[in-house]
Amino acid sequence: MTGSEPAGMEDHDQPRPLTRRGELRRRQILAYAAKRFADHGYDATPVSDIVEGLGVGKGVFYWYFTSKEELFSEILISAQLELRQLQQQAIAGEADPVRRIELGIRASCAWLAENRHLLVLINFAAGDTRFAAMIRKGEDVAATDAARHVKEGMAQYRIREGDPLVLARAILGVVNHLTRTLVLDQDQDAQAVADAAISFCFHGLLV
Amino acid sequence: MTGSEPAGMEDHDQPRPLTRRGELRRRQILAYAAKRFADHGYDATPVSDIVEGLGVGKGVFYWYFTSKEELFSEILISAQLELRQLQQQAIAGEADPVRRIELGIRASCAWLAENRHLLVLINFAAGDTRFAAMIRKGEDVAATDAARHVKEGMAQYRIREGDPLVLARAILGVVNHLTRTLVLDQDQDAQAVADAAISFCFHGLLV
Amino acid sequence: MTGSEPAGMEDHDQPRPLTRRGELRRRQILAYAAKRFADHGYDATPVSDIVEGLGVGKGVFYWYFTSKEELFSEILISAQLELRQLQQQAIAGEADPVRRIELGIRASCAWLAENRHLLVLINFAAGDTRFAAMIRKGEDVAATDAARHVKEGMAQYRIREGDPLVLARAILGVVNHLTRTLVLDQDQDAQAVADAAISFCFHGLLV
Amino acid sequence: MTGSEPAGMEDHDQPRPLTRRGELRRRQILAYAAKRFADHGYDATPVSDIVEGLGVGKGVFYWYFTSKEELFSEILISAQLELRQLQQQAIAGEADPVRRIELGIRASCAWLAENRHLLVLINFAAGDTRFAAMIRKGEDVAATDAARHVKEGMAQYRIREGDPLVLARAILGVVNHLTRTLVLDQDQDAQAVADAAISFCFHGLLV
DNA sequence: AATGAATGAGCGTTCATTCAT
DNA sequence: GATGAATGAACGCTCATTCAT
Repeated sequence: MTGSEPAGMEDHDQPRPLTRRGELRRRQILAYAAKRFADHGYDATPVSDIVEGLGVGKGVFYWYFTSKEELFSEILISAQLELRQLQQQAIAGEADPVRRIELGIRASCAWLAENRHLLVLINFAAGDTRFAAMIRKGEDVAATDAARHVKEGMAQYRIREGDPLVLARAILGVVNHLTRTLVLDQDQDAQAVADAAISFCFHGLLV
Repeated sequence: MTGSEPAGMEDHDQPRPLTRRGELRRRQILAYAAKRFADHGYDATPVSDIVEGLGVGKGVFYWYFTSKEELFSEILISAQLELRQLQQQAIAGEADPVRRIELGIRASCAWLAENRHLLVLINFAAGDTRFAAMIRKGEDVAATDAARHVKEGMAQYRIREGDPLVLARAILGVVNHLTRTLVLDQDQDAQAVADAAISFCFHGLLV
Repeated sequence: MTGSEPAGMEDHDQPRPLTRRGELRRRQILAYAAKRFADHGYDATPVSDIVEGLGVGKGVFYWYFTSKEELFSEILISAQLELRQLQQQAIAGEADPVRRIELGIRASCAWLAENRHLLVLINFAAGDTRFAAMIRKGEDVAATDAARHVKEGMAQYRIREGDPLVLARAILGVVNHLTRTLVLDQDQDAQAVADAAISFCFHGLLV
Repeated sequence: MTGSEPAGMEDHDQPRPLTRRGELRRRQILAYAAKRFADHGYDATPVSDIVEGLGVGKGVFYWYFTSKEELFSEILISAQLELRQLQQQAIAGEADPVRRIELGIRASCAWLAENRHLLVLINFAAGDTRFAAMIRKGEDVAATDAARHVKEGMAQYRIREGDPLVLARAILGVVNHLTRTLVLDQDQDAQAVADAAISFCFHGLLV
């Protein structure tokens, strides 16, 4: 024993510390890969396409990410995080729970319309064996967030009785579906879609 | 559809005429593949797994299907067709448009709960570049179907004014999402989920 | 459930049943790969070299073997088995234990001289992290085989007292080393090497 | 060897002149790499593992060594050198050739038991296409060393007639094999193994 | 109709080595 | 002396599809 071996301990692969240049590269890869995945599909986008598109060698990719799957997971996680933060900003300081629901829906529609490629990826991931769990987790968080407002609304007798989590999920279903079909497929205006979603969620179909 | 010419002249993918035994084989493959695709994922299920699982040679597969993609498309199409037929049966003879909507939702929830593996496949296909178009088409049909009832309800002043197609899609969003999260992920009772979906779609959140 | 799914049970990957043609291919691959591994080294021989050398596609290799490592293991195991069977043939019917040791040594030297490429592979495997265990197991068997004769010789007061297993291993050490250095490296006659090994093992250095 | 010219004119791999600190670094790398190679295997140990284990950058490695292969060669050479020097110390001043053989065997067993990781590396190298020649060279030296004592013993009529080099190699075979199987694999006592080796080499099996 | 062997393009990943800073 | 980002050839392996039998 020389006494100069490293600090022992199993290496819990902490994210490699990066220089400023490295941090930029990393983000560049994340951004470019997200776009390509959205355009061509995750499986139909080889790592080689990504690095060639960026004009770098293949090793670069594996310097910053341990696998293609990890890269995609990071894209998904940061997308979900970003959306949630936007929602929280949107409702910050709003006391009325019903109004908070409305603002949350508006924020979601706006963000999804601005980040269509991420919407595509989330939709893909939700149906894929490898990534579904990650999306479910994000949806659970979103549902829990919304359920809080619903519960408050019930306490104020402004929202109909019912399981808050189920109602929250119904809202998410409306927003997701309308955004996907109307904004993504039919290119409709995000504002108008948000209006429709809010109207439906608040009053339902019946007169 | 013509169906059973003696021998195709131009081979414009007329389905190969099959003996009774052949027809059974074909359905057997469709059924087994659907289950495996749902359990392991479409891409993660090689053709070899399917034929080995059935105890037959690879040639069998390509005798009945021209490609793995075609097989999956057939599964999707027949699933969508089956669901639609069930819905039409469920509402057959019902004059009240609002009640037709309710019955349609109930039929959908029941069928999806009975055919979870197909629900899984539809969810996958909806997010996959190769199959999304096919799912969109099915959704458009379903939305158009539902929109008809909505429009009638409006004519009777029982359903709030609005774009019937948008409202129809909102309904689909609720049903899809609740079925996926509550029935598939949380194994809740299909009836209860249908009740929740109907209640939300009819009255919305607010008191 | 259709009732026609396969027999359930986890698949304990039994070796794929092969046709006569397949059996021939398999042996062809084993033989060719053994030679190439011996000539160029295991790691320095890509699977692509093997299949190109045989003039077949890459898939052929993976039709018959699940991995390059498995192929190599099979080569090692069958080599060890073959050597052991030859030894057993050589001593079959010989009552004298000392003579059995002699015949075993002669058989080993002869086989190793005839199968130099396998000797090379065994020597490689003995020092490689991935395969060492397999070689150790074979050596243990060989040592146990030889120890039986040693023990019998002791019972007849013809072999000096001592731990039979240790003595057996010493014999193996002499045979292996002399074969490797004299037969393999210096191309000496297998018979002469066997004579030297026997003389050393029986009488040692001292007068 | 020249050693410390101001600046090499033809760069015929004169070892780069190092500061005292540089010399330490170099040895640190050699020591750490030897351990890792022994634990994980030469090929399974990337240069990156070595430098990360030492907490330095990749450049450091290539400052001190021109390649991974060169590093490993140096480890092997210095190991062989060290063992030989120990043997020479052990027999220094001993007039009796038979006793010199005994002392050489004892020294070898002791050193190998103390430096198991180097024993592992030597065993690996002996079977690897890239390094076998280097090991052969070391074995030739060792055999020649030992053969000198054997020849002297013969001249004194204390060692049986025979080719001294062959007998020397037989001794090496016994020592190597017993050390590997008994000391390395079974963790037996080095002294006892040396005793067994000496007894076998001196008297053989027969009474 | 059916088998199972064969094809071969393509993918994710590794890693020795180089080099700008 | 030292860093860490970058290169790119090479590898093991997969699998949709074809085809001789």
